[in-house]
Amino acid sequence: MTETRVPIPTLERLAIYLRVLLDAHEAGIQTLSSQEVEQHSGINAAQFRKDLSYFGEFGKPGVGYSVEGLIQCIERILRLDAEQPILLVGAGNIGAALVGYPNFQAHRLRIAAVFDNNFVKIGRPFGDLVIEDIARIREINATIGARLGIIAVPAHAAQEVADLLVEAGVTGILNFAPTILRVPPHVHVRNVSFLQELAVLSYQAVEESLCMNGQASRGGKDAV
Amino acid sequence: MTETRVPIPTLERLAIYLRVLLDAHEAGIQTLSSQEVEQHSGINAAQFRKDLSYFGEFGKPGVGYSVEGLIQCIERILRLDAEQPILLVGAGNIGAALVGYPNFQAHRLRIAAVFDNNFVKIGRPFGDLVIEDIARIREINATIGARLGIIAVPAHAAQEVADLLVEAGVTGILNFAPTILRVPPHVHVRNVSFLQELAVLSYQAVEESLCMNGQASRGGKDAV
DNA sequence: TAGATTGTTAATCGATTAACAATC
DNA sequence: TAGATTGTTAATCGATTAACAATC
Repeated sequence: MTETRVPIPTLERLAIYLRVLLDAHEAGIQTLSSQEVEQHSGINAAQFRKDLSYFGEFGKPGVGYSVEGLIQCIERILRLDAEQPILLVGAGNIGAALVGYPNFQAHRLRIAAVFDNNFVKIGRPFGDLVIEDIARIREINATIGARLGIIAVPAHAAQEVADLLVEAGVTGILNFAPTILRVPPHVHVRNVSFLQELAVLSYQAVEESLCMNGQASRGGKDAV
Repeated sequence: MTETRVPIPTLERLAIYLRVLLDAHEAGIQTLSSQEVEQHSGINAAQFRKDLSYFGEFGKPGVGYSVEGLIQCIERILRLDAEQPILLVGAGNIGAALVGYPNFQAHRLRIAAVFDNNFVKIGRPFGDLVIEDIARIREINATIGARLGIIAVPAHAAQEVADLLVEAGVTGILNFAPTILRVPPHVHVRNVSFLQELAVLSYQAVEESLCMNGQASRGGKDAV
């Protein structure tokens, strides 16, 4: 173990396991085997065990995993065991959906401040918060100390916002704008692109109707 | 080539290339080499060429790729060359963000109908549309013929909605609800989970502050 | 104890990247 | 023609899965 970097797919699955475990907990289940986790998550039992092995030993041979115990362990791994403040930039439709998202609370993720550059919006209420001037982000985060930020602004403003977030001390950015952000190496970015998701589905869904009866487009020099 | 299944990462990158190409087109650039695409996308030039090779030959050795030509080819591959209708289920915050999303139009993705089960909402306007009764989804899609659907309802209702979408003829589902959907094998699902994204960033961002000075949690039997 | 299930190693699988002959 | 860049093959890399000794 010692010096292995944890694969990103492992981290992504950890969040899935957590959801399965929380559901099981809700249902009053005390113990789960890796096999049972596979049934509920669709993720291979060996994969599940391997994923956990990056962080330690959490199960009992012959018995399985304590649901409650493992929930706590995964929450600790993902730093969801303490309140995690988040800066949201962009008080538009997506921003509104995020501050109104009920599931964050259960995971101790809290949008601690909302920023915009539109002076018509600044000062207005937004969910439980008041929209702040983006110019004050550094100053405000000196108090909050958030390490996570969300970019929910139009593409043309996204890079500038990313720079401001980094300056304010953020090291993890969730980016909803369709742009590739340039950030320093210590900053992590994850992109959410509705367009990309739908584009992939568009290919797959139509592919399906065609029943893969041949080539997807054939291309050839004619195309260029 | 002939019988290779296209890897999903390839499809995801295709959408990224398309964005880079559209930006280049906007900027009046006529031709791009794979090396230049790497500069703009961060994706390895060989990867780019390999990805395209699943679909045909689109470049000229010694020259590169026609921006306009390749845009058309990728749009055709992803079925974004003709208007693609989409059914949206759930007229809440996320639904509102989606119908108001300005970038769909540019990709010929069109939310063609919105559904909800809340009789207070049914009949009300929602963007350019009117909220329809979810009970009528099959009937309404008989006219629209959409193959793509979006689930933007609470987790407890998501599976039921998925069943209805499938029944209505949808073969690609974008799921915003934090649940694992069970669908027939011919139906493709992609999940968007804000929680998952933030959980991964939460780990990475804090990991970063700790500078990976040791083990992530050590675990051990004590934990279970 | 016998049965079950873990954590981990080794084998498999698939995706990424480097290298290069073909070609504009 | 010489220089540049493609499409593709082969090498590398990393992630997934099967198998099994250790152990509750």
